[in-house]
Amino acid sequence: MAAYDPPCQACPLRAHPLFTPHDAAEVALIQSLKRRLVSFAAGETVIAEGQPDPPLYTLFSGWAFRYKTLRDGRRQILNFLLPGDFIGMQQKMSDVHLHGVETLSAATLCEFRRDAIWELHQRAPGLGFAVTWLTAHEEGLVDDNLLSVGRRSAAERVAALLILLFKRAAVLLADRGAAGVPFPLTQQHVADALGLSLVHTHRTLRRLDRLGLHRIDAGRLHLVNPRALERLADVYGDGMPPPRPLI
Amino acid sequence: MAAYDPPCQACPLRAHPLFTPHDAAEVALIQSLKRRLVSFAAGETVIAEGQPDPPLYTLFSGWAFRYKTLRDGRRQILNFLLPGDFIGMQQKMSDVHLHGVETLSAATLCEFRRDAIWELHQRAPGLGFAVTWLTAHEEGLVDDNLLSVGRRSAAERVAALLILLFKRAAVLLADRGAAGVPFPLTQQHVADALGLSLVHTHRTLRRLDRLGLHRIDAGRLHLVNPRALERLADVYGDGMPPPRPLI
DNA sequence: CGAAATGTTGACTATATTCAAGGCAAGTGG
DNA sequence: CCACTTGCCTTGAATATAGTCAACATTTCG
Repeated sequence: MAAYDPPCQACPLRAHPLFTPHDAAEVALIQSLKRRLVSFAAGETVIAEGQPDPPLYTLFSGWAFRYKTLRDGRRQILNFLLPGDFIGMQQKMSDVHLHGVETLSAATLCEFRRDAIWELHQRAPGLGFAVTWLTAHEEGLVDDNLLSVGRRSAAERVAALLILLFKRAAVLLADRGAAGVPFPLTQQHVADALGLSLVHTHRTLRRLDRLGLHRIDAGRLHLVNPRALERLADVYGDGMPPPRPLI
Repeated sequence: MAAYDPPCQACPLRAHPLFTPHDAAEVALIQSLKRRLVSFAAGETVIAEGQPDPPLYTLFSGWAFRYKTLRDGRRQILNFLLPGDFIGMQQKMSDVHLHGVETLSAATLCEFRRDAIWELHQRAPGLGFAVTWLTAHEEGLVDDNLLSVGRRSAAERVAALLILLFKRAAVLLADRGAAGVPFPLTQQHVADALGLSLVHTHRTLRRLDRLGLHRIDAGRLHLVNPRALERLADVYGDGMPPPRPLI
């Protein structure tokens, strides 16, 4: 399991245009706070719900999700995590419940010392700001999901989720999603993200499929009619997202 | 409208045990970034949905909420804002939709220069960290609300909301909520926060009231049977929340 | 190849929404 | 002071949306 583990200075993710460049001193600081690269198979628990004081991670490859459950097992997926996402902020500082993190696909994560947030703020204000940026950005994603779950119909929710995941995945790919994007979610994951039952999620997916709006096939998602999906979901795309920090 | 406007050094909120003390230099920095104190009546818009590059605020007195709407007017309340909450982070850095902020009661807010976040990070790492803390904490609140809206039944949602708002309001009061806490929400606000229709929200509130779980009366909320509410909502309280920063 | 996970479908039920109406309290203007 | 409006709360009846239950098919994987 000796995974490909480049130094931060040579991180291929960092070379991607989606991410803002950081100067050499900042990257060296990040490297110094990094403890190791950890690998997980699909469906493994990265952070258990309720785990006290878990480490911080940056997702390096693969997909994952954050979730919460009620005592009787009902599960809500809060948001999905793609390469470059910074994980574990919410855990550190909260009187409220904790969430879990689980992989959707095989995944590797850069694990950081638990005091990394403080060190970043203390020793590199630009990176402290980056942590704030990433945290606020993630809250924006949860906000959007809450709007879906609270106020969109089942079909609208599914459409909104497909569009958002497609966009997030597409910017990470060289071909911008021309041949579809990876889609490692089961229908159960979709249901748990949208606050729907498995059966109803299935029917809704089939309906949108039969209407020619999308296609999910061999673990890849294709938006056959993105305009119709956007109209249905009331989600309109702004093209390329602004570059974001990478810790 | 010459509101009571003490310097940050003498801020009565800052003296409250809910908030962590900051040293004199930090408080002076906060004061220097503060532009003015602004007052709003109940039901006014503080930040319009879609307003580009709005200012930052700390809520000084009164209640407010963040929300998003769909084009046809369906509204989702994302979370409620109480004194001490820091407002406006999500707006600054996002390719995704923007939210609005509206007051529930008469309210006063400390308005900050738009570059305050950067100045705080740059000139006082401890306050940069505080901004991150507050942002992550707020995301935790949205996470909880998403769990409710996605996976709790109507009665469970109402119970969870009443408990959470009661707790947040109670710690700010001298008597810890012994005589109830202010409750400036209409049933429409509750409905919009929980993703329910107004009518169903009303029926659910009446049911919990008739079962002797709570009472809302003259704009105040009393938890008549907090234990039963906690059991229903699957929310269990940890007593006093940890102290939090105040910008 | 067999087991387990995931996807699929129909029939039935429950939960929540919509529509429609009316009540009450607070504020406004004649 | 009294009509009148406005906003919020309240209720019943009809309807729609989504959930549950129960099978069975298909795919994946050891």
